[in-house]
Amino acid sequence: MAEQAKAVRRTPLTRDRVLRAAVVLADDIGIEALSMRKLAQELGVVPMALYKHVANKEQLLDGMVDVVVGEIEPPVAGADWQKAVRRRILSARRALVGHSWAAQVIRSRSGPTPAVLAYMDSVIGMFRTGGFSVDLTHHVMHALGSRMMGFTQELFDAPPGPDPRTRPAPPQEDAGQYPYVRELAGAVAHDEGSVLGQGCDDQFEFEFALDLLLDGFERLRRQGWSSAGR
Amino acid sequence: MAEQAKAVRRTPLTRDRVLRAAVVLADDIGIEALSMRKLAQELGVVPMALYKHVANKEQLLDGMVDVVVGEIEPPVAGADWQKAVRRRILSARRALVGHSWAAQVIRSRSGPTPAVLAYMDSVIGMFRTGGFSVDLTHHVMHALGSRMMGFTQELFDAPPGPDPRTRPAPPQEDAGQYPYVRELAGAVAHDEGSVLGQGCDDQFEFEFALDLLLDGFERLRRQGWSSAGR
DNA sequence: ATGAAAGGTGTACGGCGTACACCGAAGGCT
DNA sequence: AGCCTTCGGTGTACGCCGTACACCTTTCAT
Repeated sequence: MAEQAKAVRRTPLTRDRVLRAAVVLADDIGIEALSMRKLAQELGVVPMALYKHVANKEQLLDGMVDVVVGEIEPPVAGADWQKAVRRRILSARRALVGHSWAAQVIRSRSGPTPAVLAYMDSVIGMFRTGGFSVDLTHHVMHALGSRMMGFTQELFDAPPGPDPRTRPAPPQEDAGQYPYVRELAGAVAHDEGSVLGQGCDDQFEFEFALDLLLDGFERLRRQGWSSAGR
Repeated sequence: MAEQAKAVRRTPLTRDRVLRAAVVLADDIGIEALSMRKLAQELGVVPMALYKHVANKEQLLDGMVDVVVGEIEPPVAGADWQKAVRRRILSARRALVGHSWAAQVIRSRSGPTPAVLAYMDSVIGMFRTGGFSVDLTHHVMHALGSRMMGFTQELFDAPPGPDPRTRPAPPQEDAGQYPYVRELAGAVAHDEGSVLGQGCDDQFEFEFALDLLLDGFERLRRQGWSSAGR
């Protein structure tokens, strides 16, 4: 009975528990503030304990990506390629928007994790079965780029902290020095006149660009485009 | 004459010298290996000396971006909007490809530096004078995203080190586990069967996607598109 | 001559990732 | 039962990072 004294036997760490804890911690404090030490503390454990479950921080990040990618819904069958691809990409987007760090982490990895590779494979498959040549599919995948994973590559990342109200307000460089930027920012006219990426309906912009591309793809497919005269 | 003894009076640091040194150092050793300490050493100076010229590392990175952006050629006048935009974007691309770290750094900044803002302003201006409404220009800029700066957002960054031959060779996950990826990689068939982004003609892919978008923009412009039923 | 500013120095702090040696408990063997 | 391996958590320590702060030197306007 003596062992009941030190009672609250911690549920033991697993790779999975580590990864999930890392995901919620990154959601909370931002990816750049996520450290092995803080993660360990969150799990009530000494930093080095984590290394029994992940090889190093790189692998931790890879694992976190896989957790998020695992949230993407499986593809639907039957629809035409454009609807199917659109739907799947928007689902990926839904999975990623909840974890604002994910896009940045995915980009920074030097290669796809298995889960990402599987997702890519399924998207490629949609084009192929939709009547795209291998050649065209290849270029089309490039053109999609990170949009395939559901995130637009905005020019500048959103501020990383979990604190969106601490906006330093755009420098407002001497009023009229950038007339076109001003005009555009003025027309967007939301909560504040910031430049591209704030005060915009991100979902709309995403779908706008996505559909522009998908329509372009369809046009090329119909006319039997190939990278002939390359 | 005594001061000639300790002779080789270092040419004094300036903000400009610091930034330029940082750029070439980053070119050499990669952005993630660039530290204030190494940069100081490169300049034959103690680390803290740098802080007399840049406020902190963030500002150093901002400054480095401006150096690179400064290499973009000014716009040409006279051509139709599509040619002009295309040309300017490809020029931006040329300026950025020589500094493989630049894209990543630009993305990671939370807001545009003045030089970047000026560049964006000029691009926006090209659309406006080309007959695009403010509304359409806005969405079009979003759709371009980072492509406006000349870099495609590939799904995964190239390996950051200055050492492209140390490629760990793609994991080759159990041969046929990702059939479509395999098919596509096989068809690309360059030096090695890696996935998307290696062994591809990046310039071709960039122009392919760029032209797809620009053509789409022109179509929308001609039909007087507006985000009406939003 | 003097005093202030500008710019380079030295020391130090707290945080990071992680190598390495250690140690207690669990479970399979004989 | 006794033993031994293996697994997972611990503690210490190293080398790197960004940078605060006090200091000193050189320069130059007055």
